[in-house]
Formats: sequence, structure tokens, C-alpha cells
Amino acid sequence: MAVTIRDVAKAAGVSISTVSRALAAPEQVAEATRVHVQETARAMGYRPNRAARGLITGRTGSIGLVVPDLENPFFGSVCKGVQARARAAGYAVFIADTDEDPMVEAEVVRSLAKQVDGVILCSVRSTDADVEHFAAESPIVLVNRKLGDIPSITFDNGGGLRSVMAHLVALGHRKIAYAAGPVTSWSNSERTAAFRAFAFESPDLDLVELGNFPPFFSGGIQAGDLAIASGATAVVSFNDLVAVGLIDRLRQRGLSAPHDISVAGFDNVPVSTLVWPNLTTVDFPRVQMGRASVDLLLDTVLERAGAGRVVPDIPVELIVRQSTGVAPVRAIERPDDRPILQTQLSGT
Amino acid sequence: MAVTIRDVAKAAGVSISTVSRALAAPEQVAEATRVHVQETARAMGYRPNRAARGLITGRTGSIGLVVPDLENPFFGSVCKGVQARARAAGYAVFIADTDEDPMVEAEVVRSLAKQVDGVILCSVRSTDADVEHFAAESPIVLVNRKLGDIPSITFDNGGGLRSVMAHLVALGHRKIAYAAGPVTSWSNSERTAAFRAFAFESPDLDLVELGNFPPFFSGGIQAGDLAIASGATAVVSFNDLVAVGLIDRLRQRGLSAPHDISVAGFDNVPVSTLVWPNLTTVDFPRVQMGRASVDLLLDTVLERAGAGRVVPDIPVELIVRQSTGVAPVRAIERPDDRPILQTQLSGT
DNA sequence: CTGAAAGCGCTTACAG
DNA sequence: CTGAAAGCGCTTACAG
Repeated sequence: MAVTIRDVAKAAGVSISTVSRALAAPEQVAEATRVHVQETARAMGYRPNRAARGLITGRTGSIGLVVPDLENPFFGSVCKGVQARARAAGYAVFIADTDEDPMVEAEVVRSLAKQVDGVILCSVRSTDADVEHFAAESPIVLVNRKLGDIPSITFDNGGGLRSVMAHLVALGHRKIAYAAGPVTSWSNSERTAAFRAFAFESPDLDLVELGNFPPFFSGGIQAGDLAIASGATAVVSFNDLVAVGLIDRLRQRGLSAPHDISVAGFDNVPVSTLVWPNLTTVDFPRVQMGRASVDLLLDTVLERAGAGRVVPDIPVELIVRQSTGVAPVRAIERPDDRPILQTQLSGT
Repeated sequence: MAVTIRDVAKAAGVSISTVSRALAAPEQVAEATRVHVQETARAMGYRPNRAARGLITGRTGSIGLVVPDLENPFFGSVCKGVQARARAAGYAVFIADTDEDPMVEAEVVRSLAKQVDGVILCSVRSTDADVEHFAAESPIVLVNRKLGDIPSITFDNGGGLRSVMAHLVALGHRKIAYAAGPVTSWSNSERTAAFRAFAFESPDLDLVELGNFPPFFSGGIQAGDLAIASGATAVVSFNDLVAVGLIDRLRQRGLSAPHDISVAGFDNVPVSTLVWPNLTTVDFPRVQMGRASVDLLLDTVLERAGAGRVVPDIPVELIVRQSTGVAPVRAIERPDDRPILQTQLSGT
């Protein structure tokens, strides 16, 4: 077996109480004793058993991280940030993948609750009621979703949407489409709301909503045909994967980005620089989001000053690459071009 | 506080010993008692405290998973498989990201060792000596690497390499390059060895080694120029990212895949279907690898029959897409074309 | 079949 | 400043 506190006490010639204090509360031990015990412990490779400690202190020294899909690069990045910050704070991280299944999520959160001091929850599909139920059972930080008073870390989706729109308008685009993501997605509702607000403030622009589309390459294929039919000269896609699928569909239809239609995405996933043309997209600092969520959770768990504070949205940044360009002349030549499939929004 | 075994015992009118048995060793308890206790426990939402149990049984009910980089889709998939299988077996998973740093890896494995029953280690950079040291301290399963008697789960890299080569030869390619990955990579040495063996068995082919290159898009850019200079009509890249970079470089140089040069990768990462042309690549069932590593670890931890067994390489599968095609006529027209930069291998 | 008791490795009042 | 003792929530021989 591994070396225990008793072994160290014996080797150092003191009681286990003193060993415990020398390590956990050094100021309560005489300098000479403390140094001697610490050296002995280190020499023996002693590491306190966290489970035993947790039994008494009521703290496990662990946090849980629940994500819908570890294969989604978004959550891989969040996970990286969470893990790094937790380790820096001396916490271990339990990981759970729910496969986008609310039932699994409920089961996982419940079984994790006992083993951790708090849970960071990236919940996409669970209902508000379920999430509120989780929050009542154990300290929770919500990632990428807002709900009541539950502490949460979110991105500035609205700001991101507005910066893309400003970019496209500056390039001369007047008819711009938003290819929406899943109705159940909190991010999508934020972006849609910002798009509508932008339309309301810009009666001179012709802004159309397309979708909803699944948030994958395949969704982009669908969106591509609708975008072409709409007559828009620029499309803002729910995410990068949709943007990539959309660009691919344009090529299949004999068109190209940004020559015929400018295409922008959200997320700045790695693939956005691997496709041609490179994607103009909104970068979401996901690793930072992971770190921030740990900070917020530990504030609550450790009852620090910041417990329950409202964290401002994390700023996002537009990254202009090759998939967006100046509006084609065609659009100016045929101002009366009427889209076939669209939702009219401008000026409403 | 949560409900403890004492609460259940009181509510059910039995001793805590009986509650413990009714839940963990039902056959030792009278039917009526057992049913009554189980119902009471369930009604009260009782969940045994794993830490307390672990203190006695010596088992934590957790395993550790150590990966070099959670943002790398390869490890995201492995992690998904590990997590799923572990949960099915009633185990929780601690995750740790080492940022490709051997020092961090050593620290992480050491601190994890106390809190888990075993560790699944995806170790890329650590030396053999370090890894052997880890294995001496706690039960370990090595992923994607072989080392002495340490239980490990690996892919059939050699088989994958051979299936790509057979594919390219069938398409008429006679001069084929391998764009090698990092020298420190176990996967790369396996593939390189298979490539050399293939060259030895095929004196009629002209096989050249290029590199080593970093395993990223940027490595593919480098590899692209060398591939062009080599005169090869087909390039097998260490991984998909290198293949994507290579194809991009071909385009920059006014060439295209597969028209001028066929390009194949390894891994079948999601991006391989998002680029144009879609990548011909070798699929590695990574989620399956994650699952298999849990099975092997638990065999050891639980001292089951399969403990320490040697697991055969997981079969891999060639997926032919658009980035490979028939050899260009040019190569046949200029059989004496001499490469500028290459390692001569054929017939050695 | 059931209960009382010991004990896993630690922390923390409580004495001294 | 230090040690003996109690106890965290559980499991498991040991009696009965």
C-alpha cells in the first residue's frame, strides 16, 4: 500500500495530528517540527488520501464537467480550459459525456453530485426545469446558457453577430441572410434576436432569415440552396460547419464564395483555416470560457467573495479571412430581384 | 447533508450492517428484509458515499484518463469511448490534459494515482523510462503505444499503411512518397517501418521518404514542396492535417489533387470530409479504442481473467474518397524524372 | 440472517 | 505547540 500519515508520523517521531497540521495548517506548528515533518513527508513520497480527507472536511477536491459531446471541438476546448484551471487550483476533474441525451444528463449529474464539490454543466438539450432541479441539488455553473439566477458563463453572441453584420455592410452587401441553427439552441436564439434587432435598426437593408438547419455540414448543404434562392449576397451561418457545407453547396451549384456570395460563420473551429476559402468567422475563446467557469464555480464552492456574482459576457472577436468579400455587382444591377424562399424581416 | 446509510437504517428499522449488505451483497440478506431496505433506500434517494466505501475496499470506483491535448480530435474521440464504457461499468473518469508536456504528465499521473484504481495513458512525449516508472506505481493501460509488458491498446498501423499502398499501386502509381510525422511518435515509427518493409518487398516501385514534418497543417505545407520536388505521383501523409496542408500547398503551386498528385492521410478526422477534395484516409476507430482500453484496465484492476492479456491491434480501414486517383500520364512519359530531395529506399 | 464492533486515512476540537 | 480521542460514512470479519 501507499504511505499513510501514520507512516510519516512514525518516521518523523511525532503524532499524526502534528503531521496533518504541518502539511495543512503549517502556522500551527513550531518551525523546527514543521520543517522536519515536511521533509520526512516529501522524502517518503507521502500524498494525503483525498477520499479520507473529504470524508471529514465535506469537500472532495473534485469538480464535475458535463458536456453533450466530447467529439465536438467546442467542448474539447472548454474541457481543456476547465481541466487546466482546476488543476492549478488543486482540483481534479470528473468528465461525463451525455451524448446529447437529457436522460443521461440527469443521471450523470445526479451520480456525480455526491462525488464532487460542484458541477460545470454544458447543457444543450435539457429543459429549464431539469436544469433548475440540478442546481437545487448541488453547486452548478452553467456554460453557454442563461437560466434564472444560476451562475453562468456566456459569450457575447449579440456583439459577435453585430460585428459580422457591420463587416458585411461595409463590403457593400445590402441583402444578407442568417442561416439559423437549432431552435433549441440558446446560442441560436441569442444570435437570431440580435439579427432581428439589427434588421429593425436598419430599414435600408434587406435581411432574411433562413432555416432552422442542423448545426452540421449537412445543414450547410440545405442552407446553400435556400441562400441561392433568396438572392442574398451574403450569408451569416449559425456556425462554421454550416458555413463550410454552404460553401461546398455553392461550388456544387457552380457558384463560389466570396465571388458570388460571401459566407461567414461562428466559432472559429480549427477547420475554418483548413478549408478553401478560409472562413471569416467569429472567434469564441472557448478555453477561456472553461477557465472562467472554474473560477466562478470555486467562488461558490469555497464561499469566496465572488460567489453568485453575475459574470459579464465573454467578448468575442470577428476574424476576417477569405470567405467574405465585396458585394457582387449583380446585386446592384438587379435591385428588384425577389427571393423565392425567405422570411421578410427588414423594417418590421 | 445528503442521506447516509445511518438514515436509511433508522428509517428501515435495521442496523447499518444490514443496509450495507442489502445493497452490496443482497444474497446475504433475507428476502423480506432485503426488499424492504432496498425500497426504503430508493425512496430516500440514498446513494452510498464512494469515498467512504473506497477507504475500506481500497477501490475508488474511478479511473484516470491522461491525454496530451483535449483539443486534438483524436483524443476527444478516445475520451468519449473511455467515458462511455467506464460509466457503463459503474466507474467515474478523471480527465487530465498534459499539454504535451512530459513534466506535467509525470506530475499528473502521480497525483492521480492515489485517487483512481488505474490510469489510461495516452503518452506521446514521455520517455520509455518514465512510462515504465508510472506503470510500476499503479495499474496502467497504454493507448497507441507499445512498451515492454505494459498492457496496451494499439491500432494496426502497418495494415493501414499497406492498404493505402495497395490502393495507390492499383491506381498505377509507381513513385510514391511517405511524408513522415514526428520522430518521437510511436505511430509514425510503425508506419515508417511498414513503408520500408513494403519498399523492400516491391523492388519495382520507387518509394521515397520525406520529412519528418510536424503533424499539423503547417507540416503539410512543408511536405507539399518536397513532394513536388520528389517527382512522386502520390503521397501518403502521416495524418489528415498534413494531407490537408499538402493539398493546399499543391493548389498554391498551381497543382491539384488528385489530378497531379494523389494524396492520402491517416486518422479520418472530421475535417477529412469538409475539405475539397475529400480525403482518402485510413479510419482509426478511436471511440472503440477508448472502450477497449477501459475493458483492459478493468480486467487488471478487478483481477479478472483477462488481466494482462495481450490485445491484438485494432483493425483499421481504408476509406477511399476524392483525393486519390489514377496516376497522371506525365509520370509515365518521363520515367527518368529524378527527384531533388528524397531518401532512396526502393530495393535497399 | 442480523447486529455490534473494528477500522479504512484523515481532520479537528479539546486538553494539556 | 503537541497529542489523544472522536468521528466522517462506509464495509466486513466476528459473534450470536
